[in-house]
Amino acid sequence: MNISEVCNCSTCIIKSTPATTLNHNELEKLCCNSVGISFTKGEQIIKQGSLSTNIIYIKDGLVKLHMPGPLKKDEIIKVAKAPEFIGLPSSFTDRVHPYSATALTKVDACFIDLNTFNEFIVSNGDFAQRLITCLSEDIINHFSRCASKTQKQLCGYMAEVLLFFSESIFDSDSFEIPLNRIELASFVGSTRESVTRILKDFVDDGIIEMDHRKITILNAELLNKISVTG
Amino acid sequence: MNISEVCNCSTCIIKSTPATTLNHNELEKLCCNSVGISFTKGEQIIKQGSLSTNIIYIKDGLVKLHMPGPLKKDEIIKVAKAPEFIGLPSSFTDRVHPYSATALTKVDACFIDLNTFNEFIVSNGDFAQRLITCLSEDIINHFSRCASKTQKQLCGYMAEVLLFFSESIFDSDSFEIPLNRIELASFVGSTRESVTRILKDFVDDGIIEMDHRKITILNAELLNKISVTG
DNA sequence: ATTTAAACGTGATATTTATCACAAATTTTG
DNA sequence: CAAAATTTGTGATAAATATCACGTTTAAAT
Repeated sequence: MNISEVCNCSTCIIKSTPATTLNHNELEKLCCNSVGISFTKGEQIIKQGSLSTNIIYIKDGLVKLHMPGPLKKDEIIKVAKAPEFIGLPSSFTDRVHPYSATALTKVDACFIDLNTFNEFIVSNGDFAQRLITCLSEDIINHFSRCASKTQKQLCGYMAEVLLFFSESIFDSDSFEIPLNRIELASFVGSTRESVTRILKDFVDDGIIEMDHRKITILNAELLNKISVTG
Repeated sequence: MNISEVCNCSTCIIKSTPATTLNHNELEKLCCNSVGISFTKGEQIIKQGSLSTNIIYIKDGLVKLHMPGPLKKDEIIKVAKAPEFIGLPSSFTDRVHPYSATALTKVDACFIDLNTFNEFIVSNGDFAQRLITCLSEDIINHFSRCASKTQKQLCGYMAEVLLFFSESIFDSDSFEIPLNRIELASFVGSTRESVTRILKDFVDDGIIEMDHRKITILNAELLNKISVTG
């Protein structure tokens, strides 16, 4: 983790949706009250249990949100792709982060002073509204992920996850999964061994090609069918 | 469903947190742009797939939020207890409700015009901020519910759900579950038969007493241990 | 009050997934 | 580059839960 070279909010081209509503003065203010920080792969960005004193905006890279669930096991709640805020909800409730966030790739983030952010919410209605939209989208996405996870059986949900990486993260049929088997298991809510077996089945059935973490989807249609069927 | 007698937002004593920030004029405006509607047990308040044209605030009663998951099965996402907003996230995204809401008891609700609500967000920063807090709490709660559901095994999660009803909904060791066995199954993500068996086990072990839907928790400590252990 | 339908309980069985144990492969480290 | 550590694959087995089939009870309707 290290603080990046100077960067300017006014000229930033990776502005968040709420930030696009800010005027010149507000952008100046944002700039004075935020820092750019880079993380290398594997570095922790949010530590579970810590106080949320900054709004965190991911400008570049992939991040996993994860928490040690009610039992000991680490559970990956979400794989987030820049540009996106992370940890917003905890900033607006009791301030204690209920989950950790860890960089899955090199990550560029902005740490924004929470008070400044709150001032924008209060003084700039459009800003507030866009922020509300961000939060709402997050909820709805999480609802559907959760429903899939509980209802589908493993192969169905694995299929969904592969399609998620292909379509939502890498926009390609061929990609390198940014998670090892254990992480993948904690993402789909299963075990390393079961994940291995399901992936092997997919390979055997000619649905995917696999070389370690590198995956190529050969039959997206069938994969989709498996995902839908459960 | 029928429209209630006149009620006045200014004098309403069940105001939502955001609404407490409204001044006299704003409350008048709220009053002119909302209707009180009552639902009987079993009536649908939100229909999945319908357009969200109103903000819905539950003033009294219990509601289940549920959706036919990726597979056919109906899944209960949440049991909500008044006072609480329901369906907020869909109002601020694509407007299509991803889930249904059904009254579990007699319910009194306010339907508030979405545009009026949006005007408050834009013009009243405190209102916006409180609303953001509501949404944030919802996300965080859902995260932890989802983590429990995926990690715990059935008896652990059933224990958690019984404690939830006891502590968060009825504030009593003895209560009548507002769900039948099928609904209970779709709440815990299992089947009617499995739910029956687990409950029977609890009875056999002297942890609860049960007469149909009426449940009395005899050994909360042990129930809590089961919930925590998984 | 009788009939009908819905909800519930229960045993037998099947399926899915977890767990355990260990070997092979890969990556990291000194 | 060799040694150590980590990650991964795989079979055998166990555990948890789903499914099926049916009988019983409770609630609803005529």
